[in-house]
Amino acid sequence: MELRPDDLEDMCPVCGDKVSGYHYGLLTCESCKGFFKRTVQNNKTYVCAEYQECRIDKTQRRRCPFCRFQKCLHVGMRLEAVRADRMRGGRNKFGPMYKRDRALKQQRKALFQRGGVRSESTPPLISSDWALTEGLYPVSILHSAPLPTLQSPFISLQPPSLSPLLTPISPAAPLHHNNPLSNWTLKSKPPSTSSPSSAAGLMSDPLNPSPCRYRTPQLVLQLQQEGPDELQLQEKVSAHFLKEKAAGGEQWTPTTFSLMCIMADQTLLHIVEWARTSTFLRRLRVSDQMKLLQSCWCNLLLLDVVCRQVLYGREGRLLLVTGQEIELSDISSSSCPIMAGLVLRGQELIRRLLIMQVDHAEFTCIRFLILFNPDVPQLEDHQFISSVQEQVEGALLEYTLSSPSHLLERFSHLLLCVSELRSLSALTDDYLYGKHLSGEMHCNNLLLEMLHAKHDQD
DNA sequence: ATAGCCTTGAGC
DNA sequence: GCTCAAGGCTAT
Repeated sequence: MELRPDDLEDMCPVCGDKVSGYHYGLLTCESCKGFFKRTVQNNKTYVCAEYQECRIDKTQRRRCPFCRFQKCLHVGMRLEAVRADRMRGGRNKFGPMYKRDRALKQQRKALFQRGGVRSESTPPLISSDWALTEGLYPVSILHSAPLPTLQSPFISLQPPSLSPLLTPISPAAPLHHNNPLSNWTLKSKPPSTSSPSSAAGLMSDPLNPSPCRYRTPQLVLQLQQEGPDELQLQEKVSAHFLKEKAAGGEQWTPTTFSLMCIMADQTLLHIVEWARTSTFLRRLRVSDQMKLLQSCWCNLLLLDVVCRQVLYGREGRLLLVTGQEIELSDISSSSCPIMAGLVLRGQELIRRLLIMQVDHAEFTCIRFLILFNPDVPQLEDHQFISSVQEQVEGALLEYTLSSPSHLLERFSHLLLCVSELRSLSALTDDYLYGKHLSGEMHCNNLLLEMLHAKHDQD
């Protein structure tokens, strides 16, 4: 029996109590709001007397502040919404997000009232017919950005380039620095991460908690904090499409392929931005940053797609970065054998990851394992890159072993999935380059630059 | 320390 | 001027 959305919406995702409004990033009850505020403002450190997996509900929430705070973080409460200067009143940067979230909930409610839950009847999104998929399923602010209807001519993009993106490099920050968590959790026991849907700012389902992991290594937690921010990405891409639409007229009918390219390109920009600001990559000189990114961009792009499907997607559909969905069968049937093969293998990979219930923390580690690839030729700071690889691998191993099943196999299965991803990425790369050579990618963008960087070396 | 209620103030 | 999410206050 599935819950209606509104049943969940007026329940605090931390303890299940009555929601009193948006607090620190999402709808919570008054008590969890206060608890979160006290904890962050006073740099509190808690210790769990049990196994860091205490159940948090309305009656027991006082019993273990450690687990309660972990849950606050897991469901997506934002540390940065607690003001350092304690200024009262006014609004913060989450305002627009709250507004959109409200609008989406309103929309969903209306759908339910009409009895028109369209989970089985979402029209296929093909070619220029990009319907507004208002009935999108995920119970999440992640998918709340308004979706543009695209009919606009494809105006030429500013050609973004990798090197200017990387050059304004900030001074190398020592590890465990600039992290809102680092001041005060280092002393406490390593907190846990559980639901795959939580760490990215999603609402967790308090009635149906996902499998609980615990003893999340500090490093993993820190990497998770660094993003990339899905919500921001979705907003960015949606805004980009709106801009395109506004700039153009009614004549342009983009193909599905060109729309995908734009999405890939925008996602790539976001990935580069994420990498650029990550504590680890910042410590490298720009030349190494470029080598790493040029070697793995396609892996990261695919990982982004795969991760989205595993954490939030639905079977048989491709959940796009904008929150829209495409029937996979539509892609397969309308594309060449290479693409259809890629889709099949991708589906199989996603199926495996779904069965394993790979969560956000693990995807985060994988992202870093892919980025910090010591096998990239001619790295200047090879030693540091190797050490990051080792540290992250160690943290991932520790994390997988701390899961209730604590199977060593899980770790090796994950690594197998990574190598499958790499192989898929190589095929995708070739496929795209072929498309480019045959003149089918008529946009000048980061995607193209990355394609060139790789193939010009070969 | 908790949690319900109160005050504040930027942005609409 | 109103809204509503911040921080503050205080009985428990």
